[in-house]
Amino acid sequence: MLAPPTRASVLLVDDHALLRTGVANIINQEADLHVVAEAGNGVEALAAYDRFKPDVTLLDLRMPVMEGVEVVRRLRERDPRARVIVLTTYDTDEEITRALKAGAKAYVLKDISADDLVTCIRDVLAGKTYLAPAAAAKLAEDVTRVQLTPRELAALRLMADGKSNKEIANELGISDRTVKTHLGHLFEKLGVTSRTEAVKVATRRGLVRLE
Amino acid sequence: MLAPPTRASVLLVDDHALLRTGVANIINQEADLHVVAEAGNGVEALAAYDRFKPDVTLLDLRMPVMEGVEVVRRLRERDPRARVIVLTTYDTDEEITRALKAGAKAYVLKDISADDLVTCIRDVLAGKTYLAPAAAAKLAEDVTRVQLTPRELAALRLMADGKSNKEIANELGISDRTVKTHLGHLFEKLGVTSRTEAVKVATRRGLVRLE
DNA sequence: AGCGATCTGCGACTTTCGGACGAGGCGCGG
DNA sequence: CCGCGCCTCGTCCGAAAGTCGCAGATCGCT
Repeated sequence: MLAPPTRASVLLVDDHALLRTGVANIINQEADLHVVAEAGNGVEALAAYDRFKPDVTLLDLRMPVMEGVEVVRRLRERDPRARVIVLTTYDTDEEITRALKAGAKAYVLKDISADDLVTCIRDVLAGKTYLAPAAAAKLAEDVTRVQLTPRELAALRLMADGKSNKEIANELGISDRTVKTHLGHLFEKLGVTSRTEAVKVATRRGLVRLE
Repeated sequence: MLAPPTRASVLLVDDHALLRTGVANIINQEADLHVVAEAGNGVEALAAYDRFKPDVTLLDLRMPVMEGVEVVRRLRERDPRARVIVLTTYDTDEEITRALKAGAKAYVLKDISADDLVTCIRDVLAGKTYLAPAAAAKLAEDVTRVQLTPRELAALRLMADGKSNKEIANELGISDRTVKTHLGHLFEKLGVTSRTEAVKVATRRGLVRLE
C-alpha cells in the first residue's frame, strides 16, 4: 500500500456531530482526500480555516452562533481562493442565491449519495462549480422573481414575528400607515392578501425563518 | 480476529443518502452491530422491516411519502416488539411526545456523537430507553401544557395556511362566529393575541408545519 | 438637465379581527 | 342525575388590518 504524495485537505462544518463523522469516514476512504478538521459552528469554522487552510470547505448553512452564508462571506473575504461547498438540507431559493452570491462554489443537498459528494468535491478542487438539480431549478425561478425592498423585508420580518402594524411602526420609526403601504406592496409581490398568508409564502421562499 | 457469533441487525431509515452511509459506516465498525438494510422513506422502511426483521430501527421523522411517526405506529402495529430509535434534527415537543406515544424507544438528535449513538443503540437493544437531554426537557414541559381540542387544531391548521375566518368556516362547515370562538380559545391556550403570533408559537411547538 | 422608475411616506375609507358578553345541545364520567 | 368539557351560534363594539389614492425623495439612465 502506497501513500499518495498529496491528499487534498477538507474542512467539515456542520452542527451535527453525527453527520460530520459520517461524512469524514466517507471522505477519508478516498485516496486523494482527507479531513483536516471539523467545526460545529461558524466561529469554529473560521478559526479552523485560518489554522489549516483547507483546499475545500464543506459547510452546512443552518448553524448556531454564526449563520452559514455569513461564514461563506467571511471565508472568501480573508481568502478569495477559498473553495466552499454548501452542503445543506434545505433548498429555498433565498438561501441558494445568497450562498452563491457570497461565493460558494457548489450547492448540494444532503440527500446526495456518497459517490456524488466525492465527485462534487473533486470537481470543485478542479475549479469547477456544482449545483444540485433542485438548486439549479430554484435558481432559474429566482431570475423572474420580484425583489423586496429593504423596508418591505424589515416589515415582513417583524410581521412574521407576530408584531402588529403599530409595533412595527414603532420599531421602524415610521407611521403605521406607512407600514401598511410596505405590507401592501409586499402582499402584491408575494401574491397574497393577508399577513398570515404572507408569512406562509415568505417562509417557503426562505425570506424569513420562524422556528 | 474472531467474528462474533451474532451481530445485532439495524435498519436505517432517513431520506438523506449521505447520512445513511455515514451512519452505516459508524455502526458497521462496531463488532456487535451491523446494518442490514437502508430505506429512504416510510414505505420502503415498512417493506424492509418485513423482509429483514431488524433488531432495531433507526428512523428519521421528517421524510417524504410517509411521515416518521406514522411509520413508528405501523411498525409497532405489525410487530409490537419492534424497537425504534428516532434520530432526527428537530426537537419540537409535539413530535417528541407523538413519537414516544407511538412506541419509539428512544429519541435522539442528530448532533449526537457517534459514540453516544452506539451506546444508545446498545441500550435500546438491552431493553432500555434513551432520551436526548433536550428531548427530555421538552417532554417535561409538555406535561403542564394545555391540550388543543380537535376543532381548535383544525382551525389552527387552516389559519396557518393563510385562510380567513370565513374561509375556515366554509371548510369546516360551521359559522364564522364559531371559528372566532375556537380561535379565541386557541389564542388563550397559546398565550397570544393575534393569528400571526399564533402561527409562530404553533410552529415552534410543532403543532403546524409551514413549509 | 430631464425623465422615469422606485422607494418611502401619509390620510381616508372599508373590511376583518379579536374581546366580552351570553346561550343551547351533546356526550361522558362521577 | 348532574356537572363538565366541547362544539355551536349569536350580538355588540373597538381596534386592527387591508385597499385606494396621492406626494416628496432619490437614483439611474438618456
